Amino acid sequence: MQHLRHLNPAQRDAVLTPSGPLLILAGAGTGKTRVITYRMAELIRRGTPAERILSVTFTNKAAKEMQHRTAELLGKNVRKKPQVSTFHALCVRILRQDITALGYPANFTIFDRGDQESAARTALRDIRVPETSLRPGDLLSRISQWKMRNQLPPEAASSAENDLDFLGATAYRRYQANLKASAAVDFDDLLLLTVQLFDEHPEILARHQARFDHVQIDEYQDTNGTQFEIVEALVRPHGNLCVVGDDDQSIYAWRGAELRHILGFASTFPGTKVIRLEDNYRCTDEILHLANTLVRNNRNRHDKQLLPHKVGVNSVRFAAFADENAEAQNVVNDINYLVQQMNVSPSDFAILFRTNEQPRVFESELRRHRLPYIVLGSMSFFDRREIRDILAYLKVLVHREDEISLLRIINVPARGIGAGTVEKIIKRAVQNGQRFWETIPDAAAAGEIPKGTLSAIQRFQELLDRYRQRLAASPKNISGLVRDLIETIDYEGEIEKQYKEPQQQLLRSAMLDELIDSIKQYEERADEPSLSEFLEESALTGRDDEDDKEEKLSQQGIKLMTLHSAKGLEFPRVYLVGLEEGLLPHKRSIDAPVESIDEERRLAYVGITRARDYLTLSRAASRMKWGKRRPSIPSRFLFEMKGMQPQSAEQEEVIIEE
DNA sequence: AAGGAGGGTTTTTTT
DNA sequence: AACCCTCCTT
Repeated sequence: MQHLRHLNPAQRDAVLTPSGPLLILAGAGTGKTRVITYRMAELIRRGTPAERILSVTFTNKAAKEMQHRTAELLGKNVRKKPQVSTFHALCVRILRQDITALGYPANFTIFDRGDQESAARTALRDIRVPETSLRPGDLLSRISQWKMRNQLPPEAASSAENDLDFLGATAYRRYQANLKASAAVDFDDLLLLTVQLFDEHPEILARHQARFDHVQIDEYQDTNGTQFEIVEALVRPHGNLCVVGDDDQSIYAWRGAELRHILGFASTFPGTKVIRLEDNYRCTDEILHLANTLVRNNRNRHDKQLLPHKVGVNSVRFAAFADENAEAQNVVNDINYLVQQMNVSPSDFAILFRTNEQPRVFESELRRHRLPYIVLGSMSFFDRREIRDILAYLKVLVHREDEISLLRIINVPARGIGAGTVEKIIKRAVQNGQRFWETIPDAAAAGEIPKGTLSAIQRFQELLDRYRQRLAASPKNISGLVRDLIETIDYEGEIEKQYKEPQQQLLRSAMLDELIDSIKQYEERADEPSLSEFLEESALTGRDDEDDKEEKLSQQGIKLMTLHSAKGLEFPRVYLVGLEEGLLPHKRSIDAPVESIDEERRLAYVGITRARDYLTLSRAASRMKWGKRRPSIPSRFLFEMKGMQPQSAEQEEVIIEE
């Protein structure tokens, strides 16, 4: 019990409650990650085999960290690694085993966000809905909401309240059918299909229930309906479920997260023991006071009293600048001064923002000062057109049925298969209920395909076959295959055509090198490298965090990230920027129902409580938007925070004109 | 079919 | 400002 001595009584209580339903209500900075890690280690120490405990975290990064720290706590006592995974990774493992029971092939593809968008576009086109009446993005979010409520297309159609909903439900059906035909599942399907599997096949559920004696879930406030159902099903036999969360930090409602799961946990699971962690060891009293003042404006929450354990002097600053450039310059100057003159480590700093468009200015300022920085969680890498194109090739190689990816690359780089022909083939395929490739002979016979195009199609098919054979012959040499593929299709030539500026060209082909690098890293890391596993990994993690390299880098740089990706992290010095109406709270939430503002407020709360010692809240008086400069109004949250300390806030505010 | 010009649209957050 | 779509010319 030596290791528990620096826990407070509440924390120790949480760690030492081994069974039954347990709800740990843990405010920001109360060490909840530590508690849940210790708890897992303690369970193992008391004799539960590591592999019989399932810990679910919110991100892959958190999973890795927890696995690492548990192993550290246990020392050499345990051979098996503790099971830690995200919901999505957990579901992938379950589905790879058992999805055939639902009529999907076991080697299904996982569609990432970009694939989903193409699929949505295709579905709309198939049912002849113009994108002007329903955008693919809007369709996707509707579909996601339906799926998170476990509603299938027919139900969705019958519960539709207006024409647009009905249209959406029809498109949903088409989208789902297309995905299934492509042997593909999207992110929500991973969860939804697992729920369906458990519902329809009790014997399969029983098998998975039998694998675990204990289940723990971190960040429980962000659980959505399907995730809840999966957990509830898994712990049904024993009720050994421990959840940790903070209702004030729920920031994923738009992804289906529902506060009622954490607020109603004790009534859902009778006999729940509730433990509150209210000692904040992270923030100074000033920072914590500011956060509490702000979040108190929310109504639907557990009122809690977070106790500070640190005293700060002038640890909070407010600043306003003329525009976003001045904001970036001043923030970076400030950091630069502290790094250069006061010897503060760059890794002490984080710049937090609401939207992904904001960091650009900061990046260029940081580069100008030659300060090391890292942009976290920007999905920029796998989101780049080049990367997506090549990945689409790879997906087509592995999954012949994946027509979404096929259509993306069938004429990229241009090879004489024009849009007109492709459209004709698709139309025919949809009419006859055939697959794309099956339709081609018919379409050719009907004279729909010009001779030149037909031979181009044949050449393309031969290319794919050649690479498929090669993949079958040497499945482990993925990086070599990709390099040759890029060469064969002359993607470099495509880049030169597409981008006129040499700098752009260089940048874009560097992306290709990076892709090959990340594949090489995967090859080294994996026990049994395979292209399909690489694709699965890159879909699930978005980007491939090269473990050590990235970690080392992240130790010595200034971190830039969105408020969403800052969840669960902490930094000695935080700059929360862009506190303006329309940005934080975001315009879309201002236009939406009132509760959305509460979520934006929680987002601001999360941002504030990331700061250990110093916090700077800044805004710009004007901002470029859509190529035009527009005035920005200070965020309502600033007034809410200052409501408690107006005079000091006013005094500290400085407007710096350019 | 390809490439370029011009016009319209866009920015929430992510496993 | 950056991107995508459409239309036009080659």
